Amino acid sequence: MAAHDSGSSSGDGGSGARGTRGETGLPASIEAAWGLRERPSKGPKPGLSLDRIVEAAVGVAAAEGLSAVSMGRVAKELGVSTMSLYRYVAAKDELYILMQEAVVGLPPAPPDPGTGWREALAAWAWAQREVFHRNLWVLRIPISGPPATPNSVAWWERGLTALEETGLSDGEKISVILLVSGYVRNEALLTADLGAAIEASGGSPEELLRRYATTLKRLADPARYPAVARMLESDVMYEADEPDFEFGFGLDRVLDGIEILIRKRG
Amino acid sequence: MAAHDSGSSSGDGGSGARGTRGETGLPASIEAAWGLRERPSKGPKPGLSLDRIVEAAVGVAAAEGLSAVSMGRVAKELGVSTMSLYRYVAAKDELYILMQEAVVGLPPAPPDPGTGWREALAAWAWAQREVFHRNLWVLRIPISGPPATPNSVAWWERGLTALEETGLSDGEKISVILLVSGYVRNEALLTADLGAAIEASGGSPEELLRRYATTLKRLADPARYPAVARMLESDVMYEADEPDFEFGFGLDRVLDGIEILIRKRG
DNA sequence: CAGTAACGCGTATGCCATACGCAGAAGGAG
DNA sequence: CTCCTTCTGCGTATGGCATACGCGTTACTG
Repeated sequence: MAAHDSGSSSGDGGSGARGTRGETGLPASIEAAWGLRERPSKGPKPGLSLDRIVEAAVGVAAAEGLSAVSMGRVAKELGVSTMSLYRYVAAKDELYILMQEAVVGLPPAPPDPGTGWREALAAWAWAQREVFHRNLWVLRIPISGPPATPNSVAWWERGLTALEETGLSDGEKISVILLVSGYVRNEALLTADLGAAIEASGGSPEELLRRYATTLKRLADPARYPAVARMLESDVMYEADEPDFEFGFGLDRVLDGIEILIRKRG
Repeated sequence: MAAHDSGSSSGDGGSGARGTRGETGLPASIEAAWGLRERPSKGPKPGLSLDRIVEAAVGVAAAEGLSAVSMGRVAKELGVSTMSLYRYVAAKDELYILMQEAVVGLPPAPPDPGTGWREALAAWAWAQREVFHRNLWVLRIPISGPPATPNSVAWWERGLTALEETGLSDGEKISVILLVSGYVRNEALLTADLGAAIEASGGSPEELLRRYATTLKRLADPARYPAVARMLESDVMYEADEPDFEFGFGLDRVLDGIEILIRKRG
């Protein structure tokens, strides 16, 4: 149900955050994130603001997870009615995008000019990871399309800049950025899921791991699953790795692969 | 809210698919997937079956997406009442897991004995990708924990087997498997999101891409985002790559990185 | 000072998952 | 053969959700 550019003739007819205004094709609230959208200065002074709404929503998500973020809950947090939020946001998805934008923020300062691509890209990946780990709920937001908010674009910018001197083609640069940020996102998602499972089980990480292993040992016939069975016998399943180490390990593999490509091009 | 092993003393007290029975700690419906759970042979003959329910749910998901899968919808598909499903499944999440298990199926036949790790791992990745691309809705299922169903374990088995001769440690093998399957999943998720955006916009992929590029060009100040701006000027943004090519490109990078590690160990 | 546009919000609709308990079916125990 | 236990399908109810619609009100613009 895409919002038509109706321009209803009489009366109010609907919420204020509707309509795409033709300029960018983006929802009004997203345009606001880009700094467009001058204040209408016609009706009563708004008692709320997009920023306050987003801040409240982020607070709820940080405290109780994304699933606790409902329009009613956010409104309650602000001491207003549910429907008043729709004067600022056309749909919940928009709120999600703005929450993401708020929490992602600007990327860290660019590296010193002489820094090599690998170091720069690694720093970029670690910074992204840190954002995700600080706000695991962000990973639960369904991705609706390519990034179209200022901070997201800034992160892209930083990633592309890191690859400036590599001699890769434009398409390859995009692919590499996609590969690395995909890796970061996936690792963060995995730890988020694991954390949720731990919290749901109520025990310690080691306890959960042990329980999982014993369950699987009972179910999985070693004849049918020999490699898995051998893995279950080994110690690996009973000591949770340092998560930072795991991340660095995978990242090194990915960067190694990229390095081979870059050397081929250079 | 983990299901306690209550064993309520009198009467019925609740749905039939409840309780963990102490054996595995898994929900009853998942145990059924492992072939446990003999028929009770006491009450009336079940008019339904887990398989039929899962089949119906998969049908709905395939036709209208995962979001169309509700207990009521699946029940309607089967001509039964909503609540009767809860005699077979304790919660919707279980149904999700069973849907995933059904659709993932068994991995393809193992490669010929002499096959190298790289070829085997690549085939494994491509096969996984094919499953995802045939059932994009699977990617919308929230991951609740490590895989504990027969087919999922079978895929793990196949992946670990591919790394048998590599000299990697057990922990490294797990990391590598995680890395590759994460890559596959991420790529599939990206194409699923892109596809959803295209469908939502109603236009062609090229049209969407062009619209996105022009929007961003209008919003992103080239002074602040020079690399992005340059990218938007180039042709890359206006020709959608062959998706298979994109996938292969990233996979090659990942496998290259893994190859370096394996050579170091060998 | 009238008109108009934006404001906050009450109400209503139509989804959703699922708790609870009833009535009837079918096998096992006596 | 009968009764009792257990399991079946399902009607009903609860509490949540996003959001459409329109009312009364506010505050600026002509």
